[in-house]
Amino acid sequence: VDNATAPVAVETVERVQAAIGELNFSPQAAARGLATRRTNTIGLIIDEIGRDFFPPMLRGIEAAAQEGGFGLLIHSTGVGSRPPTTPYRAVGEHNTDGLIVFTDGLPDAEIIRLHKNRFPMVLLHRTPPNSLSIPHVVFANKAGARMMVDHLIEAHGYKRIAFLAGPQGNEDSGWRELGYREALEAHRIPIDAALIAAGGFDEKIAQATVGEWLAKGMEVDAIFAADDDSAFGAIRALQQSGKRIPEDVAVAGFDDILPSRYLSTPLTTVRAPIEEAGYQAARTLVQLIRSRRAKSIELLLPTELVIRRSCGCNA
Amino acid sequence: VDNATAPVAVETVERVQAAIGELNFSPQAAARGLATRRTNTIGLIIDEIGRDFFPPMLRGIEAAAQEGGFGLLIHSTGVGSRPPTTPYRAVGEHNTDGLIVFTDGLPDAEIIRLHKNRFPMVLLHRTPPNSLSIPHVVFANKAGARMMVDHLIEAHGYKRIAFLAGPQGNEDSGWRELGYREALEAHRIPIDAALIAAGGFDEKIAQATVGEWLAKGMEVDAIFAADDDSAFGAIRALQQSGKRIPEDVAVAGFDDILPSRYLSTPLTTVRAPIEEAGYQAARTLVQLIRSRRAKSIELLLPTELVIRRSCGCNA
DNA sequence: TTGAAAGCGCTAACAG
DNA sequence: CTGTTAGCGCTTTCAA
Repeated sequence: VDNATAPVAVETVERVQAAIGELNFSPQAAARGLATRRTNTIGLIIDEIGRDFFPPMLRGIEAAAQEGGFGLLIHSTGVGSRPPTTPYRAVGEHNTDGLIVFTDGLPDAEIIRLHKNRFPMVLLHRTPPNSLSIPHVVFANKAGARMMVDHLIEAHGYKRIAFLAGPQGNEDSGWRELGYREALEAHRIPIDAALIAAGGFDEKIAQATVGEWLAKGMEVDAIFAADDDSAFGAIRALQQSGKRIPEDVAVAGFDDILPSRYLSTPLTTVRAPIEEAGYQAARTLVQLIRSRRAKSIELLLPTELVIRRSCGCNA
Repeated sequence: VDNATAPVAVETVERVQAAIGELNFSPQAAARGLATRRTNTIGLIIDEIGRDFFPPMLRGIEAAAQEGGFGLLIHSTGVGSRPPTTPYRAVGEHNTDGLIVFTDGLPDAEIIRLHKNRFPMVLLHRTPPNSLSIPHVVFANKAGARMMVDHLIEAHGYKRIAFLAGPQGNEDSGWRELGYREALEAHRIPIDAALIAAGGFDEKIAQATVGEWLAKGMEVDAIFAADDDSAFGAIRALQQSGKRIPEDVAVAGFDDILPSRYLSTPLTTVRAPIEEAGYQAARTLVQLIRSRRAKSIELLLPTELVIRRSCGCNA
């Protein structure tokens, strides 16, 4: 970060540098911010700090922010937060030069308001409300789910495939469910509503759901969970009922978080480039702040099938 | 965040609030910061964004920051960062009202410099250099390790107990090793230097180390890893050599991160209150910023033995 | 090319 | 108790 407005005598530069070192000087961000109307900080708004998903995402964001010379201000609006003092306003407009909004970290109305004010913003793992042209980065969720369910059907001949959905209204989960449905339809397998239930992107919730299925004797060939965490829950419920994986019931997930490969029966899943998504989001935001315009509105990052043992393959 | 310098007519308040809503006004942090010389932001400096340890820690820090009305600026100095442009200066003095320094996120010299400038700072999981009186929060590492090794010896009769140390110079690891040594001495078991090696707080490193031990036929009753991640590595290496846990070799860890209880052989470990430590650090920092003085310099958080199966107990 | 001066938007200290 | 003013530390503009 160099001012370098004009050429200066070398000697002058040296004297100034020496003085800086001696006096232990560093410019005051507030004053600079007031004068330039830029804070050199980007904000990340997230609903909740997750366990396995969050660290790689943050790594990616941090890397791009640092590369761009920006600081990173984090604000989590999660349950248990303080009263409704419009908390995100603090991290919004006048505190940062732009915002990364993770999934449902911000209400639609607030996103719309910020966009109307032309405030730089990139959405991560969600699309803009009202089809506004706000840059966003998302996974190829539908394609990934489609590949997975195709595999379950074609390679293993499973017919009764259950789907453990994510939280209500979650977009990632919605697309994954659509891929699941399309795969079944493409193979002329009727969709059984009883085979679709809530997994909540959460191990405990998924475990409870699958536990109920088992209790009422539901027959399933395979369970496709909307994310790896809920796949873990499914596995746990299955094991508690003495079912073997994949011999009795196959299981597949989505995300490929780190623990997945280390399960006693390694999890077949769809790999999502979590860190890359964070990196691209922050990179896009930095460009947006600098040039006031984004190269592209939607960044759709590819997903990849990761075949391990839990689906019935030996690999 | 209310100005409330003086009582005002209710009607006036309402009109102002209405105007704020309509004009979509929010105060500009930079100007306020310049005038008040406070940023209402605290900084977290961390060397690397870890996988299982980081999220709970951040949750705790965020909670306390929000409670105190502070924003949170995160800066990770990790490998792969940009050139040495004294990067932390940016997150330091003039950008934040105070800093939480996680382990080795900042060089000693920089900590000393900041402390000389009377800059509010709390150290997390390290003690101050030169015994400066900088508030810090740490785990009861030595006590926890001592309890664990005592258990290994007294409950199971293990004699040849190996220790997988953390990274060079890491304080947590140092204390844990001391607890290990004291437990052996207390039971008159000679310390064998060959039984102490690097685990690096890292699964891969630990796996390699234990792999070498096994390759050269070293005999061990139990392995006490300085953290759970390295315990996982030990387990992996043991399994690859066909050793059973705990029948052939017992394993114990430290931290009790989430995956530990879910291993096929659940891990016996020492529980460290990770989130609580983050919370207390941020809380202390907020108090320090507000009152310019801390209630206490050292916050030593208790650790607790968590007995599961990997040590040889049935629990 | 360099130096002086104005002003960013807010708060604090003041006078009315 | 209310309204006015000076000034926080930088950048930018303009004059010398």
